[in-house]
Formats: sequence, C-alpha cells, structure tokens
Amino acid sequence: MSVPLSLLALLSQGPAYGARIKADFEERTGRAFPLNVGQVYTTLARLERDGLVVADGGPDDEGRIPYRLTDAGRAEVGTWWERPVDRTEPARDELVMKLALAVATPDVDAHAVIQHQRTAAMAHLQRLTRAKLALSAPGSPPQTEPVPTPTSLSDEVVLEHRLYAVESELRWLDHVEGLLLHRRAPQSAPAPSVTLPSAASATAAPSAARPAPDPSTPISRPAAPDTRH
Amino acid sequence: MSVPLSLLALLSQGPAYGARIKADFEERTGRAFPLNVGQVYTTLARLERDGLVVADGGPDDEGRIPYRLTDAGRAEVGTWWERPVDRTEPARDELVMKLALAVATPDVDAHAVIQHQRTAAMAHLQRLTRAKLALSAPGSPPQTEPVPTPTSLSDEVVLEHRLYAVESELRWLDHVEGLLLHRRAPQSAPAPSVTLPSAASATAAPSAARPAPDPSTPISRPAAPDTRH
DNA sequence: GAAAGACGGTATACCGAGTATGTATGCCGT
DNA sequence: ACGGCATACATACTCGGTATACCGTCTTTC
Repeated sequence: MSVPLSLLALLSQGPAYGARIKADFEERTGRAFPLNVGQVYTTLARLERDGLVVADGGPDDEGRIPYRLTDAGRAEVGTWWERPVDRTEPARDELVMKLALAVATPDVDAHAVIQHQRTAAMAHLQRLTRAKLALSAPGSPPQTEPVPTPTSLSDEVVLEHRLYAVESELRWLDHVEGLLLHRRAPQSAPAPSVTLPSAASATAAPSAARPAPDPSTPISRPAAPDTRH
Repeated sequence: MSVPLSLLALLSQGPAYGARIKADFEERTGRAFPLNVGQVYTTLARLERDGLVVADGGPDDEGRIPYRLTDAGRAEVGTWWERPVDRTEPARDELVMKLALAVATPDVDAHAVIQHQRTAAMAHLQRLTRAKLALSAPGSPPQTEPVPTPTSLSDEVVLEHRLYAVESELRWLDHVEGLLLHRRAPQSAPAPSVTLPSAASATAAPSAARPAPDPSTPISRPAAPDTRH
C-alpha cells in the first residue's frame, strides 16, 4: 500500500528504470525493506495504467526502460507528503490479534503467551541496541571520522523506529499482564479503575516526549540478559 | 498472515461454521478487526487443503457447514500459542518508509512531514483516550455495576495497544526531528553520540514498565488540543 | 576466439490477504 | 402469496509479495 507512492516519490527526483528504482528505494530506506524487483515492474505497470507514470520511450540501447512522472503522478506525490498516513484503523497486527484471542479464550494461558513474547522482545531489543551501537561507531576504535555523516540518516530513522516499537510493545505486554491479574482477582474494587497509564500522562502533556510509567504492573520477570554488546 | 491461525484457534474450542467463526473472531478481538466473510471461507478452504481442518459432514438442515480441527491443526494451534510472533524483520510500515524516504530526499521538507504526522497522531491519541474513558465507564454515571467485567478484556487489550503505539510513534517523531536538527547543524560535536533514549533505560531495567524519556528532543510544538472528555 | 558464465535488466507466473458481489434459502409481515 | 430481510455460502477481482524465466552484454577461460 505504500510501495506505489514510494516509487512515485523516487521518480519525482527524475526518470529512472526499474532496477535503478529498486536500488534507490532500498538505499533510501536503510536497506531495511528489501524490495523484490518483480514488484517494481508490476507496480510500475499499475502506475502507468493509472496514468501516474509513463514509459519514457522504448528500451534504450542497454535494454532499460526509463519511466517518468506524469503531472497527475507529481500531484499524487505532493499530496502524499502533505497528508499524514492514516492510523485511524487498527492495523492488523498478528500479535494484537493473538493476544486478544488469548485473553478471550478459556484453555489458553495468556500469561504464558505474554511471557514468550516478552523474552523474544527483550532479545530483539538487545539485538537492535547492538545494531545501534554499531551504527554510531562503524569502525570500532576511531571516533575522529572526517565524514560528518558516517551513517545514513535513513538507517537511523528506521532503526530508531524499531527501538521505540519494541520498547512500547514490552510496556504493553506488561500492562496486559496487569490487566489479567486485576481481572482474575478483582479483590475489593469491582469498578474497573484501570490506571489510565499512558493516556493520562500523554494527554496531560502530549507535546513533550513524555514517558508512560505504568505503576500498575511491577511484575517480576526473569533478569535482563547481559546487555552490553 | 495471522487470520488462518486465529481461525484454527477459534476452532480449537469446538467445531463451528463459517459465519459463526467470523462472529467469534470479531467478538474476541474487540471488534477492532472486521473480518470479511468471504475471507473466512477462502481461508477455511486453504486450511482444509492443508489438512489442518475438515468439513464435518455436508451442510446441515440449515445450510451450515461445520468445520473441525484435525490433529495436525490442533498441533499447529499449540505451537502458535507457544511461539512468539516474529518481530525480527522490520514490518513494512508506510510511515517508516515514508519518513525514511523523506529524510533521504532533497526537495522534501521532512520537518513538515513530521509536523503533519504529529498533529494527526495527537488527534488520534485524543480519540483513543476518549474511547478508553468511555470503555471504563459505559453507562455514564453509575460506577456501582454489579457485573465485574462490564467491558471485554479483549477490547481493552487492543485499545491499550493502540494507545501505546501512538504514544511511541509520537516519541519517535520527536526523536527523528532531533536527528534532523543535529544533522543540519552538526555544530561542534561531529561524533553522533545519539542519546540512546529508550534502549539504555529499557535494557537497564526492562522488567519494570520503565518509560523512555528522550532528553535530546525538547522540541517545541503546537499546544495540546483540548484533552478532556 | 568461441563456449561458459556472471551480471544487469525486464517480464511473467503464482500465492495469499483482503474486498465486493452474487446466490440460495428460510423467516417474517402484510 | 409475495416482497423484503437476514443468514450462510461462494466466486471474482485487486493488490502485495516472491520466485523464476528470459534476454542481452561483458568477462573469463581453455
């Protein structure tokens, strides 16, 4: 759903042929999203069908077929940059479905599911952290690099996103575990006064990158694995 | 990619026919993931083809065709609950691609992209918060509900996930903005000592739902929209 | 100096997810 | 009895994604 727009965005920098577009795309997204060449051609075909792109003449003497944006295509890119991506509908995330099903299904130990996911997430977090360190210091010893941008900004952008995502996922898992404990033993307080963890703080001061301490779940857990690389 | 497994999970509670499965699925995932009926049937067909499920005899007197798990299917569900969902590869998220492209493309004002996304995210956060409040107190005044579980746990699980996700996204946007400022004016500190926002704290004490204050980006931003009710 | 093969580029076939639409049937209410 | 509606099943289609086939050129190697 985002690949077509990405291709348009790349073409807005000038005409290019399929393989070059693929290379550019991967380069500019931190090589985090390997793009199958086939997809590039089928997508280009669809874009051409929709009048957003045109083949700029037949194959040149080296067999390449450059494509360029039409005016409609250029407009499309423009609005893409302006319009925020839609987050209003929930994103069919496997983990969310799985956990929602788990807590709603008898015979399933939701706690165990959470535990498994959590240890995996922590391992993943470790991996990402290591990657980040490697990113900031590519050649191990020298930090006196003459190049001011030794690593691409794109790399960092996607890496950071993954870091924030795992971290958030961990907190969410903790929170759900807390919910489970409450529900299982709704001791004296039947009313679901469910702590409003992030929401309260975030709405109170959403402009600052305010954390969401979740006081309701001081769940004990296996010790953190060795953290340094 | 997760719907087939979900259907198997539902069938593990006993045989059911297509439409019933759809209803169950939506019920147990907080009605956040509307599932097209057609998809249920095609998925069931594939599952039957793969031997994970069998039609339990022809249509009954009301035209329904119940399916039940095979042993292989049951095993599949078992391993699904045990195996954490894979987060090792980056999840083709439109926003991530878009922003990675934006920062790597001249002629594109990445700051503006971030701004647009941020205001949208804040509006969304507000909406979710409102939904959460409505969830905890469905009938407005009385909190003396006799029912201990007036709202389904599944609802809460997916709602909370969305809250954590937006919040994390906001922090990430802030962080990227910080990166942009650094890169644009790499004043006296050329070495990218990039603050390790979440990673450091999360690995230091991952068991507590520890927040990840990002001290590097005290970016000013438009005031928070009205937050209450 | 030609066969073999690596390489770069294009194109097609295939699968699964997801959506829209069609069709049969039973149950109403008038 | 008939129109309308709900229920359940089924098919057709689009799109994202992967694998693979194909074709020309350049290089290697005997």
